[in-house]
Amino acid sequence: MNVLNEKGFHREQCKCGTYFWTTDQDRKVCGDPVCSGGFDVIQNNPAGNELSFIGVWEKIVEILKPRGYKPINRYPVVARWNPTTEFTIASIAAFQPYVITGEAEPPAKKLVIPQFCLRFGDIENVGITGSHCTGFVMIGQHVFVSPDEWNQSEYFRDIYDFLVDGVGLAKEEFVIHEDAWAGGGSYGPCMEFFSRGVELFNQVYTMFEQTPDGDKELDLKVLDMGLGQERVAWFSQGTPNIYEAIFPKVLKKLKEITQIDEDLDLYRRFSRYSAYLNIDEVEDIDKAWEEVGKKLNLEPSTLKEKILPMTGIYSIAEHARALLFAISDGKLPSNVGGGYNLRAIFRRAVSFADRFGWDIKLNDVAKWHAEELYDIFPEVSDHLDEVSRVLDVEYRKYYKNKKKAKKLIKKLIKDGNITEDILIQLYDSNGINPEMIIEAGKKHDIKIKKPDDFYNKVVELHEQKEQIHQTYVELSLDLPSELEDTQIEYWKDYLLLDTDGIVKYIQKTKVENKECWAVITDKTNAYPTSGGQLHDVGTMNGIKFDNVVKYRGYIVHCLSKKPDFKVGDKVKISIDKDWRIQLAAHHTATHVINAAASDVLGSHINQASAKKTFEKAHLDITHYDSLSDEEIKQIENRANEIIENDLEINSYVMPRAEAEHKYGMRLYQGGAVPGKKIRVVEIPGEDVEACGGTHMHHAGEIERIKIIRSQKVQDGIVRLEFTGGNAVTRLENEDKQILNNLTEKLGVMKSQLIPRIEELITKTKDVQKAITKGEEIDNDLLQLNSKKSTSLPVFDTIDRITDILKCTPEDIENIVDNTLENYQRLVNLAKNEDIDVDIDNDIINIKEGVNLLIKELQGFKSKEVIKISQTLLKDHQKLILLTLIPNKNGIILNALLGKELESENIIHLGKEIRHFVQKYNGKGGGRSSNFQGFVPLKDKSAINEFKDSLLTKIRNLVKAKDKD
RNA sequence: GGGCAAUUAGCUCAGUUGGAAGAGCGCCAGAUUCGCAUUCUGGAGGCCAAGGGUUCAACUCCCUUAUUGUCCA
Repeated sequence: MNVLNEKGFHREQCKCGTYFWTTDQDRKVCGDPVCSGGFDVIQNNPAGNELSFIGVWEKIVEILKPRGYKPINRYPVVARWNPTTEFTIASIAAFQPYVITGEAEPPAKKLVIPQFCLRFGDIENVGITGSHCTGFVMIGQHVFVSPDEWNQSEYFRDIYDFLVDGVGLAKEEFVIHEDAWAGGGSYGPCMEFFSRGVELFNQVYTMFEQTPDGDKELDLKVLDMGLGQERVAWFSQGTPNIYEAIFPKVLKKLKEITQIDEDLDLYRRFSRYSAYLNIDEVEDIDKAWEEVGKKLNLEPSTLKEKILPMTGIYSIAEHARALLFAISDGKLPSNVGGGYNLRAIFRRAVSFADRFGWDIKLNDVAKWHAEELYDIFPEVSDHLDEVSRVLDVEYRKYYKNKKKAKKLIKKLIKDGNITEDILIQLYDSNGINPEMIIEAGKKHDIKIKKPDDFYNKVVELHEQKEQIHQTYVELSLDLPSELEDTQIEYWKDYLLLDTDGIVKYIQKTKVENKECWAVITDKTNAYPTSGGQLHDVGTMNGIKFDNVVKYRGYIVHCLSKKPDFKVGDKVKISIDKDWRIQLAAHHTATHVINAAASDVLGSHINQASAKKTFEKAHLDITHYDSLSDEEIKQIENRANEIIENDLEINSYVMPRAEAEHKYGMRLYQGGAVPGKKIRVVEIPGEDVEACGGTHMHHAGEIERIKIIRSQKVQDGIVRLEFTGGNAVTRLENEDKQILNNLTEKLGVMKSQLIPRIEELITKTKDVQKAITKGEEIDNDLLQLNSKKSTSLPVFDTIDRITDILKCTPEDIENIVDNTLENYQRLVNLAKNEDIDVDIDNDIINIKEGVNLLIKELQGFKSKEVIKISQTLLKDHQKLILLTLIPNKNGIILNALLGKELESENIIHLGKEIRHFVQKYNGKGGGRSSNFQGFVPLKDKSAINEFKDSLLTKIRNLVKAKDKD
C-alpha cells in the first residue's frame, strides 16, 4: 500500500497469523484485544479531539463532503427492500442487493450514511463488556463506480485523514490489519483499523465475484467502509465504557432515578478486563468473574454487587434505544421471527429494572433517546406515541407471563423432585429459566442442581426435532438459451383481455403435480401467480389454460390439452373476464384495506403478507393486538369510504432510486422487488406500493368491500379476510341461501331467526337439565314459540348466528339440524313421562338396608341416564340402581351404587358385572361403585331372561358378602 | 420458518393405569346482626376449546384445526 509506506508504516505478522501495518518498529502483536491484552482506551486517551456521538457524524461530513461524498439519510432498520435480511445489519445492507448487482442506481456514486443497525448476536454482553450494543450506527463510506473510475488509495486516504485530522489520533497510535472479506457472492481485500485494542472500522474493497467459472472482476466496484459511530465517540472521549460516551443525557436521568452507587473508577478498571466476560468466548462465566475479581483485588460477589447495577442501567438505556428505532421503523415484538429479538431485549431491560426495584419505564427512556438524538435522527420523534403504546402492550404481556411463571414455580417447589428434564421443559415451553427456580428453591431450602451444559441441552433438543422443510416441486424446462424474456402486457390495462402472441416454446411437463403443456409466447397479458395474486385463467387459440406461472423471466401458460399450434405460430390469448375483474378487485381492495387499516390503527401498520384468490382475499398486517369488532367495522367503513370517493388508481413504471426517493421505503409493503425499474401503484393520498398486480382504474370499481373475519395469526400479526366486488355479492347470496334454509327448518321469518336459534339452544339445554334432574318440566319448554324479532343485514345475521353456535358459516345448517333433532328427541322423552319411577312399587328389597332397582329407559343417551341415576340416588342412598338402554345393536347397561352402600363395600360392581356380561358376549367395566357396558341382546325375551339372571346374581353376591 | 406446552365453572386452577366432572375466590338465597363487616348453611353456574378417530365407555389415548404462551434459527 503506497499510502501507508508514504506515511511511514511497515508490515509485520502477528503470532495469530494476521499481517498488520504499524509505525512502531518494536511492535510484534496485532491490535486484537486477545493478542494485545485487553482494552486500553481508557488510560491516557490517545485521541486528540473529543467528539460527541453526534459530533462524530458531523466531523465525518465536514471532512468527506468537500471530497465529493454526499451525506444521505439513514435507511430503516427493517430492511423491507432487501430479501436477504430482516434487519439492517450494516450500512452496506441499505444498498443490497440491487445496487450492488447494478440493478438499481445508488443515490450517489460516493456517499456517507449514518446507518442505524441492529444485531442481536451479543445480547448477553450488553452492559457487561462495556463495548457491546444491539443497536448501533454504522457510518458507511461507500463508493459505487466502474473499474476505470476506481481509486482505492484515494478512498483509503480519505478515511485515514478522518482518523488523523478528524479524531486527532497520532499515526503511532494505530495498527492496520490486512484481511479479506466476503459476503453475498462477492469479496475483496480489506483494511481493519485498530487502536488500543479497539477495532474502529474496516474498509472493504469489493472487486471480485465468485462464479462457477472462477473469480471475475465486478463491473461495478464497491467500497464498503463501515465505521462504528459509537466506538469512535467512545474512543475519542475515553469514557469508562461505550455507553457513557454515546448517550450521556439519558444515563444522567437514569442515574438520578436509580440513585445507584456509581463507581466509575471501578468500572474504569473493570472495563480493562470486561472483554474476558464475553459470553461468546468464555466457557465458565462464574470462573471468569472470579478471575476478573482477582485482578481487581475484589471478591467476585462484591465486584458483582458494585458492577451489576451499572450494567443494569447501561443495558436499559441501550436496549431502549434499539427498541425505539426498531419499533418506529415498523417492527413489533413477537414470539416468532425477528420480533422475538425485540421481545428478548425488552424483557432483559425490564428484568434489570425489576431486579433492582427501579421505577423506570422504557417508554420514557425511549423518549429521552429521541430527544438526545434529535439533531441527527429527528424522524424517530415522530412515532413516540405509537412506540409507547407498543411498549405498554409488551409490558402487559411480560407481567402476565411472570405471574404465571411464579405460580408454576410455587407448585413445582411444593411437589419437590425437580429433575433436569423438568428444568429444560420449563425453559423451553414456559420461558422459565433455571436460575429463577433455583432462587425460589433456596427460600424453601430445596437444592436444585442445574446441569452444567443446560443451554447446550436446550439447543440439542431443537436440533433433534427440527426437520428438513419440504421443498415444492419446481418447474424445470429445457429452454433454448437465446429465448428472450416474455414481454408483459397486463400492466397496461386490467380490462385488456385479448392479445396476440408468437409461440416461442412448447413442452409437455408437470406443474404443481399436474400434467400440462407449457407454452411460452413472445408477449402475453396472462398474469402469473405472484405478489400474492393468483394467476389468470383463459384460452390460447381456444385451448384452455388453468394455470400461469413465472419461470425466470418467462411467463408460462399451462395448457390442459395438447395444442394444435406450433412454435412460430401466432396465437390469440384471451383472459377469462370475470376471473380477471374479480382478481383485480381483490388486489386493489387489498391496497385499500391496507390504507384503511393504517388510518384506523396507526402508522405502525405494515403489510406482512397477502393473498388474493377468486373467492376472497386476505391481508396480514403488523399490529400488536387482536382487533375488536369495533375496529374491524371502522376499517371496513373507512375502506368503503375510499371506494365511495372513487379515487384514481395510478400506476407508473419508474427507476427504483426515483421511486424510493419520492415515496420512501413504505413502497416495499409486499416485500422486496427486483429490477432496475419498478412499478408503483398509487392511490393518491392513501397508499403507495411497489406492486406488479393487475389493478382497477378507480377505487369505485371495487363497488364495496366486506371484511369477513379477522384473526391473530401470530403475535404481532393480524389477518384481515375480506371480499370485494362481485365476490361480495356471491358471498351474500350464499349467506342468503343459508338463511332461507334456516327459516324453513325453524318455521320462522327471517327477522325471527336469531331469537329462534337462541330459543332452540336454551330450551334444549333446559329440557335436558330438567329431565336429568328429575324436575317438573314447564310446558313452555316443550315448544318453540318465541315471537321476538330482530332485523339485521344478511352478513350481520350470519355473524350473530356463528357467534351463538360457536361455529363457521359452513357448519351452521348442520348444527341447527343436529340441535333440532336432539331437541325433538328430548321433547318426546319428556312427554313420555317414562322417567318417573314409581320407587315404592319397583324397588326390590334384597336385605335390610340394601335395595335394588332395575329400569329400562328408551331413547336416552348413556350420559343422560347416568345423570338421572345420580339424581335418583341422592334421595335413595341405599339403592343399587341398574339401567338398560335398548338400541338397535343391543343394550347399554349402567349400574350405580348409592353413597351409603359405597362406604359399606357391599359389592364390586365393575368387576362382578363385567364378569357376568361376558357370558352374553357383553363388554364393559368400571370401579367398585359403578359399571358401564354393552350387551348384544336384541330379543325382548332374551333381555328379560338376562335381567332376571342379573338380578339373581347380584342378590346372591350381596347375600354371600353378608356371610363373610 | 420450526419445536414444545397449555386450553376444565365468571376468575385462579386440581383431576391418578380410560369407568359417577372437583377445590378456592366470586355470585345468589337463608341464618347470625339494629345495620355493615365477619362467620355458618344451602344453591345456581360446565357442549371439559372445536371437529374426527379408537373403545362397550374418552376431560383422559390418536389425528386435524383454532386460540394463548414459550423456546430456537
